[in-house]
Amino acid sequence: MFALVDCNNFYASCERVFRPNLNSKPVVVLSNNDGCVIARSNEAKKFIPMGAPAFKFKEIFQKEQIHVFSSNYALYGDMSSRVMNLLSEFTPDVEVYSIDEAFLKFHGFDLFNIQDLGNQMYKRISRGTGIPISIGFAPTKALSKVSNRIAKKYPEQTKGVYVIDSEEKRIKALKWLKIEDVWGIGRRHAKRLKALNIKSAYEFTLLSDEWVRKNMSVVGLRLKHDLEGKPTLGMETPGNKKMIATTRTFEGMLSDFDDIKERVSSFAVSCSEKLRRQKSHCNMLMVFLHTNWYRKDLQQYGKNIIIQTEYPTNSSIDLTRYVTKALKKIYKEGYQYKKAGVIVMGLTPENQKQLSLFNSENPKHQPLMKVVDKLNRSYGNNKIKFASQSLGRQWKMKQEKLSPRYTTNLNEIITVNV
DNA sequence: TCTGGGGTCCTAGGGCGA
DNA sequence: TCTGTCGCCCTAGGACCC
Repeated sequence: MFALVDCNNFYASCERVFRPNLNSKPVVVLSNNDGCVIARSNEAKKFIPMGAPAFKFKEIFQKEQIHVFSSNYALYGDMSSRVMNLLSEFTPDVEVYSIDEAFLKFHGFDLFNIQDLGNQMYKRISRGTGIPISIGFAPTKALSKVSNRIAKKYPEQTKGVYVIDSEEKRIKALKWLKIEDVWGIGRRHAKRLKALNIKSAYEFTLLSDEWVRKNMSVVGLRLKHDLEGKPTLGMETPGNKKMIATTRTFEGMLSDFDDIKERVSSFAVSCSEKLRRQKSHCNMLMVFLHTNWYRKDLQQYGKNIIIQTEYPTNSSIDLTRYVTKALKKIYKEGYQYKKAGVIVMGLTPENQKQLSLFNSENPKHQPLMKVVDKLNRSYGNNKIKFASQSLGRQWKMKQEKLSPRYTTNLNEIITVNV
């Protein structure tokens, strides 16, 4: 048996845990730079579509008295790990699928009452964190996604827990689920399938294996089998990342080379820190920048470039040097740039380093990086900067509605007046 | 004024050596 | 030396996820 546990409207729920006066009130959380809406409480869903650009909905926020928050990843990350820790009390097989979701595998639980188990999990998370969750049990991962959807859609009847444990329930659930809502079927495939009059998940499972294999690749076929109740998708153990990216939309627009260079250098430093954290090197990096695609009235330009490093590295000094070189090649004067990013690729473990015949890393870099990381850990991020990042200026994200880091910073801990 | 950020997997097709 | 074929590797692009 698999279970999919999903936190309801996760970011909005995290904000509400520490502001109980907002329970049953509409709440939304915005993306970086307060750009668009990335989470909505149930009450907000009827007013605000997912991904809505915040500036276009300002009036509706006011009119409907919607409580708006900037995203507070320190808080959400911490709340997420609390939820995951509590879930691991129920089974050792936990696959953290995303910040707000986890697959659990219950092997050897045949004699347990799964419904009771689900109810216990629901209570445990609710008491331990205050986050509302939905739990779907089923014999395969894809079906547990379906089951979870039912639990979420009908909270009154299911009390947040639903179990698919018979052929009858499986078919009923698949007939209920619209094809575009099936996990693993995105917009493109949904459109193609609907054109063939396939409207539900059940109708999808009636297609022939050959057709699905040919038109949706082995990925689609695996999904079909999983929905048929044949376990095909297994639990996955997280390995190291295969690429690491730091990309940002600028608050305004930038046109000066040095300004952009400062930003991109910071992205490189951030990527190199992430590399060191997972003990990897990269041997390739991509830098991109582009203008604001939404501003049809302005001249558009965008380009990316991939650079091979001379030797595998995770040194902030090396990577800033490379991105500066790369940026010089793609930067063109006279444009208003809106977004840029650095992506490092070709990742290998630190201890399996391929040496270069002619070039090698400056032996002072590694110990220096260790010290920098240590200082930044002790005194807060970005206390130690590299010259290319500019010492005087502080690039700040727009975060006008940021809540306190209640659970990760002592100075911002919640106060209770009695 | 103002529209997020970060990932994974798979396939087709070309280059290339055996 | 030329040509065909096979299999491996790489890359770009498509599709998906949160």
